[in-house]
Amino acid sequence: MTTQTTARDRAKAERTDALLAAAATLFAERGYPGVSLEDIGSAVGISGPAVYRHFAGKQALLGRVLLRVSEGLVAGGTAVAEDSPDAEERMRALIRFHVEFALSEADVIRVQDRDLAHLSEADRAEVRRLQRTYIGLWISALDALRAGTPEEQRLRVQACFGLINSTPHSTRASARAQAETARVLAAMAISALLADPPA
Amino acid sequence: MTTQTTARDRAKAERTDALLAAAATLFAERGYPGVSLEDIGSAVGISGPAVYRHFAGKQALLGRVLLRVSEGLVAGGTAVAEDSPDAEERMRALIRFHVEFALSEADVIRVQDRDLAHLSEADRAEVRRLQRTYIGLWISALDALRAGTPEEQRLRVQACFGLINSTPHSTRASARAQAETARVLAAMAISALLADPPA
DNA sequence: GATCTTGGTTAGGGTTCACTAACCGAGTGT
DNA sequence: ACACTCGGTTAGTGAACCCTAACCAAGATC
Repeated sequence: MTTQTTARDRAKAERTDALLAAAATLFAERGYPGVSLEDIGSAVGISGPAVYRHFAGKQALLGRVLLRVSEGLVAGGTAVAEDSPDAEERMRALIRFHVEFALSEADVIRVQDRDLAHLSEADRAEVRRLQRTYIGLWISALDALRAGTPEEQRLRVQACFGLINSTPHSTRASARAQAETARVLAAMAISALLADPPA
Repeated sequence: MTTQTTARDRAKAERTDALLAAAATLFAERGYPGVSLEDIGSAVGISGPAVYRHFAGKQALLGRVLLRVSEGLVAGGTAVAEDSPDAEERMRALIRFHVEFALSEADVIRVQDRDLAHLSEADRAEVRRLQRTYIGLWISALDALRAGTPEEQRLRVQACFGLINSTPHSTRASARAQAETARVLAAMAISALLADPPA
């Protein structure tokens, strides 16, 4: 059954995507409560209440933004991890994947660890579940490279996320410099993850 | 001239401090726009508009919170750096200082990289100036340990801040575990800062 | 002890904002 | 052609919130 798509359907899908992108950018810049529906609508050329033709409300919009990024991380991370049988290469591949993600989707990354609290109860639970899954991928990979208590492995992985996710806070680098930035961050990340425990 | 302090003065100073502390906590939890003056006032037992007896307004409160933390970092970092003539020890001392700061003042750290945009123009400029000064301390220390372009050194330092500042995002560790957390973070930080550049 | 200062109170003004209501005109299906 | 769907519009409602106004009582000053 090929889904019948009319011109209207396509136009609506495009607009919905545009709204999601605009919302992500605006949320990243000013934070969820600092953005009005009028702002989001006018960013894509429609005005205020028209957003309700696409989303149930402001909170639902935030939910779609954050669920999409969480699902993307889990899907991408899982694929990357499955493609790499070698333990160290798997860890490095996860790092490269996350660095790439953080550099290309800096605004969504920023929203995720800034406005999680403004999600609905249900969405927040789901996002957290996905985040746990994603962290689990990293912890598994790290367990294959060094021993440590679960708490320490988790601490290391989360600190590593902080390291990589710091790029949204830095000034946006030029496209040319991004490749170099990615390599430096990846080198720092693997080094930090495997750093000798203090004597 | 010993400043004459009456009972009223002392009570006011205490209340002002309490307001700053409550505001920092609330801002950290819900973000600047998500907190009302009524929330802040009632957190210290007074109600809404009474806050104006202590601060010119909501934005001024945020300003005091962020200026205080920025000044604290610069003062502490400068003192620590001056106390350590040896290059590597100076770097490690800065790391220990910042880790300690991040663990003990997690909420303020969180506000600083979350609600900077909500400051007044003047306060934001001053906070940024202080932040540049603080980063400069780190870059100087790093320059003494490894060579690199200014851009790369800055990138490394900011990624290192992201690593250390990730702790507010993690679940609060028990007091007993904090010492161990601090040691792991410090080990990760120095390792990341000095990580071999990618081949 | 009278006067002034000051940190608190409640009431209210003005604005912003999420969301609803009512309507409209173009695309869709028969 | 014609009824219908639907994504858009503007107007409006109710709530939240920053801040001001007016007042009050206790502490400070003389």
